[in-house]
Parts: sequence; C-alpha cells; structure tokens
Amino acid sequence: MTNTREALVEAAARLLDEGGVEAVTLREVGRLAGVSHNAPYKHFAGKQALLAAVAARELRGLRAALRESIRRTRTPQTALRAALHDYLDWALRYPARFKLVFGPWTIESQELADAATVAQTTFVDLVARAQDGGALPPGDPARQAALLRALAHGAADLAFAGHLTGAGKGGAEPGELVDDLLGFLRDAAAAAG
Amino acid sequence: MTNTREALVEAAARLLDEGGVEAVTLREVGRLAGVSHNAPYKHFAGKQALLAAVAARELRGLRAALRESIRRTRTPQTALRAALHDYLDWALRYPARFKLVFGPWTIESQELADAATVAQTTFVDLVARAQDGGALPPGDPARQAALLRALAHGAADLAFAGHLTGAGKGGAEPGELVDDLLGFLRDAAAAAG
DNA sequence: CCGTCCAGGTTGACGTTGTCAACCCAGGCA
DNA sequence: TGCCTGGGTTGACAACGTCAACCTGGACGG
Repeated sequence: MTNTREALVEAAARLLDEGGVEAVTLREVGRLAGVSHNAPYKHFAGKQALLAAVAARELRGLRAALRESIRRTRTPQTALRAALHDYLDWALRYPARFKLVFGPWTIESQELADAATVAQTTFVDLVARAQDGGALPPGDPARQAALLRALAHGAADLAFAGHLTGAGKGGAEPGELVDDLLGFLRDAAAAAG
Repeated sequence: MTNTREALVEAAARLLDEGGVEAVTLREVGRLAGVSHNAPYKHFAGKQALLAAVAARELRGLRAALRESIRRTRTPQTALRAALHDYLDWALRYPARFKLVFGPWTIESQELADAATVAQTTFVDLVARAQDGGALPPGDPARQAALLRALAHGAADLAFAGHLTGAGKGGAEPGELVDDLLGFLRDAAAAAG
C-alpha cells in the first residue's frame, strides 16, 4: 500500500455505508485495509480522528459536487434548486455519511473545519447570486442560506428516520418540501421586486 | 421500589442529559436505579428497547407541552409560533433527548410509534387552524406541518452541532429562521387571501 | 560503511460494554 | 404442600477502544 492512511479512510467510509457509524470499528477498518487492529493509531489519534477525516473527505466531495452543479446550469436559480436536490439525493443515499458530516463533531479537526468553511462559503455565494437574479427575496444571503440549509437538513434527517412519511398521511418527499420553500421565496422576491 | 421499570427509564433519561446517548450504559442505569447490572433485561429486551421507552416518554411530554401552548394562547397563529419556539427551546436544552426522539429508531416499538402519531396529529391540527385563521397559505396542512417541522428540526440539529453559528458569519438563531419562514408563509397567505 | 533514529507496523494486554446463561427466591395458587 | 413464575442476582463471554511494549527497514549524518 503506497498510502495506508487513505486506505484506512476508504475502509472506514465503506463500513460507514454498510452498517452505519456503529459498524465502524477500528479493528474492522484495519482488517479491511490489510493491517493490524492497531495500525490506525499510527495515522490517527483515535477513532474520532479517523471519522473526522472521513467527514472532511466527504465535505470536500460535496463542495466539488456543488461547484459542478453551478457550472452545469444556466441561471443561479436553477443551480440553487439542482444543488439542493443533489444534496438531498446524496443524504438519502448515504445517510450515515450525512449524519457523520453534519452531526456533532466530538473532536477539533482543522481539516474538517476548513472543509466546512469552504463549502459554506460556496453555498452562500450561490444564494447571493440567486438573490441578484430575482429568485430569492433581498436580505442577508448568509441567513437565507442558513434557512435553506436548515430545511434541507431537517427534511433529509426526518425522511430517513421515517418521521416524514409516517402514519400521519401527510407524506411529503424532502424534495417537495424544498420546492415548496423555494416557491414561497420566489413569490416573496416577486412581491418585493 | 414499587416500579422498577420507571426507575430505570428515569435513570436512563438522567444519564442521557448528563453525557449524551453514549453515556447511557445499562450497568450505570441499573446502578442509578439501585439494581444490578442485568436487571434492565427483566423489563426491556435490550438497550435499544430501554432507549425507545425513554423516547416515548419524552414524546408524550412534548405533546402535552404542545397542548399547553395551544390552551395558553388566543389565536392559532400565536399558538403555532409559541409551539415552534417551545420546541426549539426544548431541543436546544436537551439535545440528547432531541436526537434520541427524532433520530432513527433501531427498534420497532409500538409505544413509540403511537406516541409519535398522536403528537404529529396534534401538530397538524394546529397548522390547519392557523390556515383557517389566515396565518398560513392554503394547501395540504400535513404538508405545511412537515415543512415547519423539517425546518425546526434542521435548525435545531445544525445549531447544537455548531453548523449554524460557524465561521461563515451568517450567524442565525434557530428561532430567527423559524420566524423568517413564518413571515414568508404569512405573506403568501395574505397574497392568496 | 556503520551507527542511530524513527515512521510505521506488530502483538498483547486492560477495562468497559451489551448480552446470555444459570441460579435464586418470594408469593400466588391448584 | 408443591409448583410455577416474575423479578432479581452473579458470572461469564466476546467485542470494542485504547495503551504499552516491541520490532523493522530504510534514510541519513559521521
């Protein structure tokens, strides 16, 4: 292995997808990476540090996908909608990664904090451009970004916890909720413009 | 102890508040309840079942608080806002309970499912009355309830994970985001009415 | 060329945890 | 009286995160 560290991160991500965060055991990570049960400690301070590295890698990937969404589309408003839907698709497909990345970090990781700041900035920029394009009402772009992000986060979290499509028959897909909010915001922008 | 089972649930809830869900160990729960490390298995099928009982108790309490909010206020719209803010206050004060109740349930618990259904129904009723009062735009009340719930959930979750007030200086309190959304919805209702 | 150092790997151990198995015992009841 | 059973006990087990000790091969200064 030219790079054992990356192999460990890769193995942890695979276990994460298979059985959730509680399935990620350092021993199994080591075994998957072809090393002993204690080798991870040569690269990470502990389990939390390894998970933080996985989260940071995922966050960088998310940001790359966001930039890809922006480049692929014409207008900021379509880019915004595409980005939010891509985000929801990602969250619903990889709930464990979602929970890891956006759950509470029990460790201070500069790498993770940097990745989060960059992703956040990219998203706020997109929101600001959607405001300029008239798809969103005027106001603090960071705050509207927070509103959109909170809704998408909550919808995804409730969805794969089964709390959205539950017994109360108000079954709403996360994507529909995001579209609802975008619609209200567009109306507000039209009224204000 | 006239009721060991309730003592166990109470002990688990206390540990949950002190150190998060990972601090809830069956042995410590038993010790706090004054029984041996294996007594919980006489009342619950396992750790997950005990946690489900804690979640169900909390959910019933939440629904009681919701009804209290409704009774204390005049109009449905003030009741709705008060209920959402009470919910956020509760979530931010007891993040571990919040995550337990609204996180994924790894066990099938009829008690828990029933409590969730009842709480959901109560909230949807409140939303429907707010629509009648003109505070919310027309539409499926269950879907608007889902929208509000998803936003509150996401805002709370991001907030105590530190992802809202982070480095991107768009620091927004969860309550502010909820008020933002309620404002947009009120405007939409006025435009539609 | 040789000694030293050290990043990166190993094995082994320890304490804690969830869970299972076996035992125990008071009290209702045929 | 004898028996079942709900609710309690102790003891064990494997798995886990983590620490400590040891090993090794190659880079590197002298």
